[in-house]
Amino acid sequence: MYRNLMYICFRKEIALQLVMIKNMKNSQLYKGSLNTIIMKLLEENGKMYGYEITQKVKAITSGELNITEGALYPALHKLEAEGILDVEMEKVDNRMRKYYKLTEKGTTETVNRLSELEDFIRNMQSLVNPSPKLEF
Amino acid sequence: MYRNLMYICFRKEIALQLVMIKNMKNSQLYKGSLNTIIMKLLEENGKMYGYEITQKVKAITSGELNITEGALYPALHKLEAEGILDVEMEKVDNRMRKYYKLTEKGTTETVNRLSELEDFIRNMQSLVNPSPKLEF
DNA sequence: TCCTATACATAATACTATTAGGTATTTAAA
DNA sequence: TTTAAATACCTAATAGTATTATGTATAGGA
Repeated sequence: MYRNLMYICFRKEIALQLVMIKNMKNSQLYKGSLNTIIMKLLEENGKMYGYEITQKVKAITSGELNITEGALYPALHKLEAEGILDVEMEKVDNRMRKYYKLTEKGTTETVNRLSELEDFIRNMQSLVNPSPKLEF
Repeated sequence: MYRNLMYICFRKEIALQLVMIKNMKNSQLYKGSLNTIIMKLLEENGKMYGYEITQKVKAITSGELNITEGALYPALHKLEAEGILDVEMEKVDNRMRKYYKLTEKGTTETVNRLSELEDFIRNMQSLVNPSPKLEF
């Protein structure tokens, strides 16, 4: 019964597509949180390069959140233009890397963003879980 | 010293504007969560009308989240077009109200959305708070 | 050899939300 | 009593972000 489906699924292209669908399922909710994620990771790790950020996020969220490059790079450029990030080029293994780190302004701004994120999460939990069960 | 500022602030228009600024601070993060919020509120309250939803959200979030009408009404119309919501007109005090409620499909879909929201919140907390303090 | 992974980037498109209007009734305040 | 605010719906122009689909280029494994 499911042989044909199994066979089809094992074909690389379709398997990859299934992985994409799985990972993309809740992308809508992540809209607007990219900058906060980038800034928090940089606050924690000092300096990071773009590709590293995508991999780190994927690892932390067990593959559930995949930052697309089309979103990441423009976001990094914009944060740099706003004076939130500083950039520093480095050549590793003949490949170019652009390391980003928080400026002083960026560090201050990160504190604000994180407190906003806490408010956001608290509010969303209030909306979704209106009568929290108290546990003793 | 602050007399002039106080005077200015007590002028209605500017006072209102200051409230707006306070409430708008973290709007970026809420992008993408509107549909989930609407669906959850309807799941909980059976049926609601648009204006009621904005007031309910404002109340639950202590005024921190104000759903704009330009976002709410198009969202409701779209959910209706997708078969997630049913609509029912009612005239109260000579004013028209459009009550929305979840369809069967909408109820099923709400379960999915809420589990996606839980994943989202969990992932965001992992990103922001990488080493959670265990409390016993 | 060819595909995957690494590492950057951008252009076209889609989607969502904000801003800023509009209509109309009821109620509270000045 | 006139005015403003609250209630209740709506949409169009604009802004902003993300997805999708490309492109370039090097390194390494099947």
